Amino acid sequence: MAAQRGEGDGVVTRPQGTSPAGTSPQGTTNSEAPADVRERARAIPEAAVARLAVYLRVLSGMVEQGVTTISSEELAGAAGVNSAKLRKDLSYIGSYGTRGVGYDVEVLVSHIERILGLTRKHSVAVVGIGNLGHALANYGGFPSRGFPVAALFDIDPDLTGVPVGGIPVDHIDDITTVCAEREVSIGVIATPPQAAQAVCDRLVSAGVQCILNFAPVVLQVPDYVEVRKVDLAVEMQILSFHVARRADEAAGDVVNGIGVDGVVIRP
Amino acid sequence: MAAQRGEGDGVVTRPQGTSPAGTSPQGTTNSEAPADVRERARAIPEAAVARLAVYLRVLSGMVEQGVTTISSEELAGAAGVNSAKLRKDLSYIGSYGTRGVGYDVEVLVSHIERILGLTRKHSVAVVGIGNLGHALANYGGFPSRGFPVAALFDIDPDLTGVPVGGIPVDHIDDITTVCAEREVSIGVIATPPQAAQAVCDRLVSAGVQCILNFAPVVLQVPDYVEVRKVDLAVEMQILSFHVARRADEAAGDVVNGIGVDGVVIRP
DNA sequence: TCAACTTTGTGCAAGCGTTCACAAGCGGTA
DNA sequence: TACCGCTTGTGAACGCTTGCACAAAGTTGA
Repeated sequence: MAAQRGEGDGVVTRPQGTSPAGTSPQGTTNSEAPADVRERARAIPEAAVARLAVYLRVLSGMVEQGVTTISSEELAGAAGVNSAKLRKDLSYIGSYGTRGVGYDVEVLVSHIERILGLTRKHSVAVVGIGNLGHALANYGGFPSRGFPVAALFDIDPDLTGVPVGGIPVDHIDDITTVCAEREVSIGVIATPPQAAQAVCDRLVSAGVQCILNFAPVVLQVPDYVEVRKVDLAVEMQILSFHVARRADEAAGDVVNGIGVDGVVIRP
Repeated sequence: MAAQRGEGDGVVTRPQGTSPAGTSPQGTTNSEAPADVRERARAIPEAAVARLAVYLRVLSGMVEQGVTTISSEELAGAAGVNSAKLRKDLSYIGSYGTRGVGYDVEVLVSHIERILGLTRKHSVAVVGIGNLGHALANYGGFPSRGFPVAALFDIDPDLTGVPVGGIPVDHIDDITTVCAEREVSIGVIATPPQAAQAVCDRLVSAGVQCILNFAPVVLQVPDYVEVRKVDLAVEMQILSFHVARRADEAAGDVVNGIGVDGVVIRP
């Protein structure tokens, strides 16, 4: 087992001096979640949130296998992290382990789900029904994990009304009304780069506050909107960097020629 | 403009005490790149590498628009980062700016491309020709950016020989020979989760050292293999967390009820 | 009941990455 | 040539994240 990187490893990139909306911890509590849970959630590092999602998936698998209890060491191994880090991550959401025993899998699952806000359904709208949009609309992983795809949009009038993955495509001009009607809380942009910013603006004005962007563009959004991006080209280029670095290291360490151009080197 | 997170923001997650192969900077140099460039490349933080890829895309757009010179402030704005960070990132690859003027766009492009190893072509193999695999095979962004898709694999014999995006699908059993023949350096896993680890093992034994994993599984690989993962479910759950946190904050700040369940709040 | 063993939860220190702030350097202008 | 304004490059401070190490707390078995 070795380096495992990527996805949303949590370093925040805020332009300007924008701070994460420092609301004072006052006022009468009136939510479904108790005050201390809210307080905790606010303090969880972004990096830890990403890992919690991974732990959750591993734990879900455990539940299916009938595992009822798991130690930090085991869970950490399965999730590909250090056990100390895992325990610290879990401590952010509370102390739900039993010393000398480990964690009750189901208890942990329910607490992580609560912290991640998965007790509520989050309707998703996919914009741009090209290759990727099709794949996303048909992707079974969304609905099964509490993210029902509630709407599809495209600019092509020929697609309007055509069902994809069981949901009829709406025209992009109807974003505002349809998103409001179906209470969409997450927008997924799978359009060509040229259209992405315009689509993003429409989603924002339709009240969508969370966006997952597959278009290779840096979106400009208001402060209160959360954007995450998945950029395949960037991922490939990071891998390319490592290929190059490796080849260079090999060229520097190994004597003359070996390790250059396709010869496999295993340090 | 506001929070822009995600993708490969560069926090390294290494299990155990694995260190990034600390090869001593000695031996006679024999690569295409000069020694100081190699030395630099080794020291670039992962997070900076991810951003360099973004800068590169922005700069490519600039070239097309005929821009010849750009200041750190402008480029930073377009890339959605702080200008100090941008300058530091660029300083990792060398001093190619002119004080009082800015950076020559084309010079910068060529240096970033060199550092990212984009002067060499990196052949890509996509494994798993389902919805996502189809989308990836047809995705124009890969070949145009120096990542030609050289091979497709699936376990379904009915697919074998069928061309997708112009490339015939090979059977998964032929991974080793085909990857070697076509000098594949990057493997993309787009299979169902159950198959991912097995596919990964085959890719590794075929000599592939860089893997982009779309399957929602934590892959176990040897130290010398670089894995990046793109996990849609995790991305969605991180967004979900922010939706929840926001709703909670609103519930705490706003008096009674407003902001809960779908009512749009703009701080 | 007590001792031995196991595993959690966390204070603390080290390591990275980000941000600040400013000296150094370059082009333009008189 | 000397000055001025602008922009880069970077040392240093800061803050977040990680990893270590250990006390606290629970279980098991005699």
